[in-house]
Amino acid sequence: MSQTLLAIQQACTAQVHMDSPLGTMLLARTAAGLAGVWFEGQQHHPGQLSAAVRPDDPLLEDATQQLRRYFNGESADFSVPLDLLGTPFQRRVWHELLKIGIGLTQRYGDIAARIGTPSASRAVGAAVGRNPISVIVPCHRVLGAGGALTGYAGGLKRKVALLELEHKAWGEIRRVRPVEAIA
Amino acid sequence: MSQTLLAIQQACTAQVHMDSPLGTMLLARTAAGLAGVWFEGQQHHPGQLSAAVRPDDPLLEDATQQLRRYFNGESADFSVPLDLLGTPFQRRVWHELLKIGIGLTQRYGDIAARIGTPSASRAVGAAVGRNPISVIVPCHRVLGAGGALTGYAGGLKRKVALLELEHKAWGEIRRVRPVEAIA
DNA sequence: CGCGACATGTCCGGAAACGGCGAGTCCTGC
DNA sequence: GCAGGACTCGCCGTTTCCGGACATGTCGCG
Repeated sequence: MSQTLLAIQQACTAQVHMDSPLGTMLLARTAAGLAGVWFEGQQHHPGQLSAAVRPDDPLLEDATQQLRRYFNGESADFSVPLDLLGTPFQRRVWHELLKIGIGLTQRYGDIAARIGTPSASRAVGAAVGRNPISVIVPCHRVLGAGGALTGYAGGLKRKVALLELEHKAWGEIRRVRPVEAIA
Repeated sequence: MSQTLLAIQQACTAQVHMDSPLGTMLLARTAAGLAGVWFEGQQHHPGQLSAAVRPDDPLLEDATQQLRRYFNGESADFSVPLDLLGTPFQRRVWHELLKIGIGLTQRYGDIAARIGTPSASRAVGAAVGRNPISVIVPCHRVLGAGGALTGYAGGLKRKVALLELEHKAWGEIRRVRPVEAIA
């Protein structure tokens, strides 16, 4: 069991399942906020949580509701407090993901540059792959330098589906202006 | 940082300090129960906990009170729920320690036999040494086969002091009947 | 272009080391 | 004789260490 997954297992206080067009999802929270959203059967799934099943938890209820609206193409605003459990490096990466707007994509290398370690693009890939909060932390919006999909913990099919959904519902997918153009 | 210490650090929700004749002690609890009692400066001390300092926590208050009465020789009854965080093997060892009555001692090898792994006395030594709940889980009552003190995370001086205290307050120290005499 | 080399943080598996032991041997010193 | 110390060796769960593998991208070299 990976270090970060273990931490999540121990810290979570409540969990909930929900159905989505891409399969059943598991949501879990800690005292501080939403800590995980996983597709059933995806990589790095925490497995069985010992946390109590609480469909009435307000935070989890909000998250579920917002995910439903997202999948319906109604709204991509997620306003739930997040508790990103991971190493400092992973947290920097995941925070950076949150800045990628809806319908935009970015390259692994750009993220590496933005968090101050331009040569760590490969490490970024590893961190992105372990994002515990699927969909809300939009790791599906990261592509390879050549535009290749390269991978998704929930399977490439889901990655494509999410991007297509965002395309159809919120318009053209365009790439975030690369770092060098900003600086 | 060792695996189990890390788990304790993360799981603890409240901590408290208390003075004792053998030095300052740190007490910490999880949601489930008392998780740690350490002497300042002892081996395997968890260091700085992020848990909140809560002198008003009922469970920690009880534990402090009971420890005080123990050090005064008034009572060695500890009735606080414990949350023993460790590997399965360690938990078996620690649970076994709890069965050693006040004023009794036992050998490492006996404990190994009692938990079903007669040849693991050395591993038992390692586990005893990492007992997170000093005094209450009486790891100080374990001696070598020859009666040697052999070691104590808080220093041999404290081990001697605890045994002497129990001797003076509750009578002659005798060894638990060895396994072979029971079976 | 195509290919190889390298940089980077983290996880994973296997291998080796490390103890709060204990039993057995051998060798002292009385 | 015999008690007791020093030394050796097997025991076993845990920790530590090391070598690859990755959801990559850039650079240099033919």
